[in-house]
Amino acid sequence: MVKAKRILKWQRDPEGMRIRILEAAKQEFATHGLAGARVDRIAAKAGANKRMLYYHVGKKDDLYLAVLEGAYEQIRVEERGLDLEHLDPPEAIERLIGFTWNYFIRNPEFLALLNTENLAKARHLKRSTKVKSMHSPFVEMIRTVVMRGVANGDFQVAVDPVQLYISIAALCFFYLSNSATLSVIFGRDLLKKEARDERLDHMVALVLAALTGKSTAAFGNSKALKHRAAAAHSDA
Amino acid sequence: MVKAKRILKWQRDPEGMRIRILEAAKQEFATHGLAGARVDRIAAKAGANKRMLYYHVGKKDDLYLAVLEGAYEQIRVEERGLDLEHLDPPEAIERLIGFTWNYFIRNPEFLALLNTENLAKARHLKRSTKVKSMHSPFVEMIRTVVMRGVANGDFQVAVDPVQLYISIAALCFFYLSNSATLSVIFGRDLLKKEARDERLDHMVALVLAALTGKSTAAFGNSKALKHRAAAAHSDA
DNA sequence: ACAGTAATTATCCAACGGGTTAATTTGTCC
DNA sequence: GGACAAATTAACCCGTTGGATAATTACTGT
Repeated sequence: MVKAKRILKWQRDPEGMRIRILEAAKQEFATHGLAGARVDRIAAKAGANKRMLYYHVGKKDDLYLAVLEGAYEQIRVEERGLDLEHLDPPEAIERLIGFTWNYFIRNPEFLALLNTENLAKARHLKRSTKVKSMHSPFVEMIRTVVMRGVANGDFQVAVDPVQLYISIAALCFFYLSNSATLSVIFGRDLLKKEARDERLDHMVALVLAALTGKSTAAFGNSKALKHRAAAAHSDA
Repeated sequence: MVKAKRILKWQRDPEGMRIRILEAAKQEFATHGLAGARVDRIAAKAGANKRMLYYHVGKKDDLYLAVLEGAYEQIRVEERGLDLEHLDPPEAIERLIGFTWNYFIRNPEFLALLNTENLAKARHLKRSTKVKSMHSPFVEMIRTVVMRGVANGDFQVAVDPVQLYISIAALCFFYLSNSATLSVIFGRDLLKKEARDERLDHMVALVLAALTGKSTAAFGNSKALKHRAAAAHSDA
């Protein structure tokens, strides 16, 4: 598939162009939503003529769906890279939360795209066989982790993996997706480093406390709590 | 303020008109977002001439801000109606979650409006002294409930009330706001009664397990769990 | 009854925005 | 070196949309 037949000067580069268009479109849709996105702006950002969008991808809606599918594709790929099998159940859960958290922080457009798609009542997603076939490996990962945890006594009870998956996503997603309004309401910047670290501590502590029945220090000593080892939370 | 000076036939009713406009605008903005909303559609839905919007409220942006402020106002009012003082701490938390959950279910436009505002990076909210002055009573409520719980031994640790507030909102908000995409991903309707009841059970169990250190039945017996007393969850 | 004001309607318009048509350029293959 | 297709550009089209102007109607106090 390596199209570098001749690495020489090529004014023309279809695949490169397509990628630039989709990247520009992703930014545009993430920033302005579907209705707020401007086709001309996407073209400009991609350094392309407007006609190119229609030539390489399709109309605005097709463009949007392509972006959405790409976004799901990307997270699924990264999710698959996370192996929790060899970790202690509590560590596995912590890692799972850490990954989700950091992925959302690294890919804010993903959050925006999901919100946009939900505003559209998943109209496009429903038509996408592609996305529907991309199952998240997390649900199965969680199931085995929870079962192991229950078996070895780390966890008190067997939670429904789907519910837990949604809950972990929820804790991360909402905080980041709504950080703008929440920051105004609480009168402080929820995105600054310390606030983010504190949030991650809280989420991990909350979920682990629920699973193990044992509260960790971070969960309790709120407010006057230490962010010491917080830096250790990076994803795979 | 009762403007019913003469209850007789009035073709004209400014305040009623304003209310109809704001209600129509709320639906429109919630359904289509800020950019997707159409001024003409709002007028039509309100049974008004388009000019009336500008006369009674202002331009599109003003209209949107007015709707947003109204939405915050409404939830704050209902929040204040919830008194948790006389309840056992665990019951108080359960009630808090139940209220949040049911409020979001009863007011789906609120979720959509918040998402829209966050897409706009809270641009409008920042300019609204009105909303900034409307503090949620929940943070203080949670603080005292948690302190009581710790004091009487119900709770193991003192969580940061702000974090807990955000977490509870997150668990409810994300599930409902993203139900469209999640339903597609999981291939089942997350909004049907049984699914909603199961979700509420899970959220209550998760948070209470974390706070008390004792897992409840509902948290453990996932999937094959009973929705028996689920009907009891109605808000204040 | 009438003047004055508040509320409402009818109509218009310029800018915008998605999408298209048709011409032009660039590379490829013989 | 020219034919053919792929890629790119320039220019245009036309329905939509937020907003404005100005005329009209209903209510109020006198």
